[in-house]
Amino acid sequence: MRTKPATIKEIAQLLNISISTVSRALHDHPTIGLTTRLKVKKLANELNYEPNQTAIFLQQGRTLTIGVILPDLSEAFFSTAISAIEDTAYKRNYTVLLAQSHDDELLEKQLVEKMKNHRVDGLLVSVAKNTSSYQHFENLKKYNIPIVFFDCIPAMQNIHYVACNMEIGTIEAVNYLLKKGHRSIGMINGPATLFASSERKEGYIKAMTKNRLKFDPSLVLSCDLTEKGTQKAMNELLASKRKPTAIVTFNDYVALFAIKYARDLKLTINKDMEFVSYANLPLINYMENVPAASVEQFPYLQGQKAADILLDLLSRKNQGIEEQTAYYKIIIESQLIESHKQTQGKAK
Amino acid sequence: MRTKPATIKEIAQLLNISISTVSRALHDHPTIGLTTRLKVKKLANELNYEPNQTAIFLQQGRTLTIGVILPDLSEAFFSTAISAIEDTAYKRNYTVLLAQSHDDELLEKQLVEKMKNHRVDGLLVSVAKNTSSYQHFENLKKYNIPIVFFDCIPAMQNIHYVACNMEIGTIEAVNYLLKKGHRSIGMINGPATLFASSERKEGYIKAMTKNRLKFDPSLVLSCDLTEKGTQKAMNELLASKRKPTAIVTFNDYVALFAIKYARDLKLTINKDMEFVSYANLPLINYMENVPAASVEQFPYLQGQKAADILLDLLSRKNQGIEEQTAYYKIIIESQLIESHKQTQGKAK
DNA sequence: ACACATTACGCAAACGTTTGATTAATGAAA
DNA sequence: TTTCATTAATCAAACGTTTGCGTAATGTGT
Repeated sequence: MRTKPATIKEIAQLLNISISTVSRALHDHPTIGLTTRLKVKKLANELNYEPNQTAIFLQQGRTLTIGVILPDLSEAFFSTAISAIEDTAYKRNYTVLLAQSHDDELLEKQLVEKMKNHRVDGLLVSVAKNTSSYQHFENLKKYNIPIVFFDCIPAMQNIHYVACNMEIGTIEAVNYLLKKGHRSIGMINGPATLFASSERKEGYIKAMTKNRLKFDPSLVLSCDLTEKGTQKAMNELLASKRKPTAIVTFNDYVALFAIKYARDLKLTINKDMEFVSYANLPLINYMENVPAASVEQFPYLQGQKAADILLDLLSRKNQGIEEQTAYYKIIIESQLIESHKQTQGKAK
Repeated sequence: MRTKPATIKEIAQLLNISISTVSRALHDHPTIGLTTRLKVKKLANELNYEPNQTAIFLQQGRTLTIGVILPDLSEAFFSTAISAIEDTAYKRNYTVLLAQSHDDELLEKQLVEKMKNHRVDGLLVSVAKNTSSYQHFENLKKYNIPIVFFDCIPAMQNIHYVACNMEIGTIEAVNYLLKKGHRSIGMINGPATLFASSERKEGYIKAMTKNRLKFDPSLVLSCDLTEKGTQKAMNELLASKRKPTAIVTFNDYVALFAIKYARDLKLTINKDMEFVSYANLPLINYMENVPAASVEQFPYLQGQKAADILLDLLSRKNQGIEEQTAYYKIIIESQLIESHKQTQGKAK
């Protein structure tokens, strides 16, 4: 028996009362008498009545939905971030509308449009790597749809964001290596175009100069993050005049490539050559030859904070509080985590 | 200048024409004259008009949204599945509403309700591990909201699903080990309550008996998938009369625990003791001591197929094709993948 | 000059709710 | 009995669309 869901209109007709009475009865409005209220609820129950949210959305001009746009869900960082976002949204009765930009600026723009048309109440965005114009985000402001950025932040004024400061983590990483006695420390960085790269480089330089060591630009290399690229960078570092005894790599994957390559060259890991990287991927816990430490970026926390902020903005908006002038700018400090092993296997 | 988005009503008033004309003009309805059509489009453009989807949803009784309920987004399997789902939904102009059940039956029920209230056009579900009653899914059928299950399938009649047959992969795995000369093969399985466990065990038994080897129940152990549990199982296997020379483990994580432990016991991996597991996690490509082979479950493919089926059902429904009697039952054959290494580092 | 298509547009209902304003019915105070 | 406050319920507008049907205003063929 395929049924259209019951509506308050039907309930009203069956009970010979008005639509508005039914609506109010279901909401326990005080002006509705006890008897009718019970009658209505009873029948609603029997008919398996459930309010049609789309109608309510239209009526109230809000959807209890937040849009999330991020580059790629299959990346570990984003999948744990979205997990956090969904968790916190659920707790506050919001639902998550999801989309991937695949780091494509055009696609990102279309998705923003789509989200706007879907009338999401707010938006959470980790900007695509090669987005250069931010007009699509500016537009959204006009429509009073708040955005909170996380992880990858656009160079815009007056925005809310949650980000992780890589500089501190980098300084910690370099200090960690210096404390262990290394004097020549290399860096295999990411593409020069990425902010994430320059941030790491800045941290590296700061740490070196603060320790009164001179910064040798030839020890900081860019790489395309592939295995080949990593090997190329390794070769260059190993051939350099001041051959480093330790290397900071752009992320854990690059570190693992480099470590594998170093092993092939008969170097003993964390002895002949020590590694430190970023991400602190869980997989590290399962391996033998891993970077000695990794800079944690707290994806779950970032997702959670960002969602919390957005939901706060929304609840404030609902309470009619106008036009906040203050902008949330949350910086989570990255943190160097030394590798010790302990975890649970929860894969399929 | 905070603006409410423009509506067709406003456009109509400004041009002194009727709402319906505006609507039709924007849709290039043939009965609207060229001049008015242009006038309307021009003004719509100037006002940055975008149709209010929530209104359209209400009007048309559909939302162009599919709900996805799965246990945990931070699991690699699910994050790549959802990535596939979003990709294929996007291609067909659908959007994804996301929720995690955290393997909690009650939560799952609530989420199904929520999805229903949001009037998703269809639902994609990987059932929570300990869901025992399927009434909440049955209910949905009454409302003509199609569901496609994937990965973890409920024991229900007349459903659409996409699943991965572990038996074949398991048989391949055992055969692989037999071909390599092993005669005593152990299995560290998951909790006995899981269907995934019994499926693997069945495959194991079939492979053994087909090869005229007798099945020794003492070589098949359950384990809670933790490191400790794995070690306990390992101890038991190593102490058994017919001490195995190869082990099939429930998943890659268990395999890595077991391998680590075996190394601690000074066993040489894939020589003294050979391992085969399930999942074929990408991390395996980065490691030295890994299972010799792993059964791939094709999460991207599963997500994609499931989404495709759902979208087909929906488009059929839209074309007014009634009441399909046939049910999609797609079985993807799992496949044993031997470990060779090659990949790209794309982590943050 | 008449009937009749054809073209271009407007009217109004419908989708399912919420909610401010209004009315009817009841009882109590004057 | 009249007046007035309560209480309980109704009316109708609104949210922004789409769409079947009706209807002017043109043009065509006889």
